Amino acid sequence: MPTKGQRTRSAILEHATGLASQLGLTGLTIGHLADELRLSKSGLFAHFRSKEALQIQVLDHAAAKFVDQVVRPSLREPRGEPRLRALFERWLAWDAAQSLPGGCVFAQAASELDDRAGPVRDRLVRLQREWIGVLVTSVGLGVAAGRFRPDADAEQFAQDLYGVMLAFHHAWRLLTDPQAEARARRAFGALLDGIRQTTGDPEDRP
Amino acid sequence: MPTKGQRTRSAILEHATGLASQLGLTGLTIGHLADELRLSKSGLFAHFRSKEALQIQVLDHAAAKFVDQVVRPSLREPRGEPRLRALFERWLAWDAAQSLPGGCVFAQAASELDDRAGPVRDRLVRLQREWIGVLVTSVGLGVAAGRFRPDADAEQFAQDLYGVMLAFHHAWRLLTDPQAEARARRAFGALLDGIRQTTGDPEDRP
DNA sequence: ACCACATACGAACGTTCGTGCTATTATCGC
DNA sequence: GCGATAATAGCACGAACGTTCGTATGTGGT
Repeated sequence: MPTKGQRTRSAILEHATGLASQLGLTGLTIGHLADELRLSKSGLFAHFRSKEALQIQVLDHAAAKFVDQVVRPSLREPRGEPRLRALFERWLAWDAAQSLPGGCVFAQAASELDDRAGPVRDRLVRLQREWIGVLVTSVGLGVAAGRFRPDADAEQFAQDLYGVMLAFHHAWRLLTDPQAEARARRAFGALLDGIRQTTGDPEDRP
Repeated sequence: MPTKGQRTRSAILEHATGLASQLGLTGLTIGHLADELRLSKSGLFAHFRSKEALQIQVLDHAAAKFVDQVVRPSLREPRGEPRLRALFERWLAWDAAQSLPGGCVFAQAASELDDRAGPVRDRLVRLQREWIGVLVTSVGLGVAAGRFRPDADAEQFAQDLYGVMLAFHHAWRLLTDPQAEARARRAFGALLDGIRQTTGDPEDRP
């Protein structure tokens, strides 16, 4: 059984992650966080010893959730298209999760931190590189399994796919375009078409 | 000749736009802005009568620059592919402009404001809708001119193209991937291939 | 049941935030 | 050049920021 301090700390990080998805890691404020959790500012602060440490731990907490909800389940799918599709669909669900009222916390943090050097940015960069790496590897394994074209460019696919995700995030959350999700799925399909192995048989599964 | 107040106000907005591209419209602070421009906080403040008004005027100022540097010159290109290519290339240059040290200020503001209701967000949404509208119209005119496929989905293309831009912004500014720009160009080419009119003659202009 | 220690609180620190006043200086039409 | 008006500075405010400190209360192993 975890000790009491560990429990409250988890609760803090969980709530902080949701708040950061809306307000960003800078807009995330210790006083505000303490109020919502009915803790004193100093009591909460004692768990982390600086705001920077809190921000980094929020990123790590979100990354652990992301692996649980998106990466790990998808890696149980067979290599090739099913796995890529799982990664994509689970990312969409992640971006719409109720525990992240502001959507993907990494997308929020990315544009917030891309110009602010420091340990928080460094951590985010590492996590984002790992995520892109998952996409690249997943394409590469599909190629190796003969399900994607041998000349498929995995890094190109990864950047393109992330673009589809970011465009959806933008069109949906800012512009509230009701068709954003349908378009994202079509774009994903078009991306897949570009790397799919073109065998002789004309069957294509919808 | 513009009055003195108008001149300093322009200077303020110009500098504020660059600052907002790095720190966001919230991170943009009146005191910081005044220090850099060697103005007093209250003297600067008097030009706008609230921070919210300043933020909105920063958005408008940036939009005017965007139209000057990206939209208007591109609309002088012939309809179809040249115009779309101009819009894309000029957006890339806009995102890398030295006057915007943090990159496209709208990309920054978008993820910052997508969860904060209010007049600033409303203004940003309007501007972004106009920009997407330019893309949609440009595709539509290409279709009408017979240079793009009649069944081309302009809204789909617009969302996809904006995804390419956002993915570039992300991969370049946060991950500092040196190949981000080359990949963005390849992705743009692939997008164009999807709507290009497939005439009988096999000539394709590079 | 006790005691060492982890956990939380309340108050205060110095800064910075946005926003009002009032006074002084600069501009510009006549 | 004068005089009305615009433009800027100076100062102060209440609130919120991250952070520190001393102190109280609770937990958990023995």
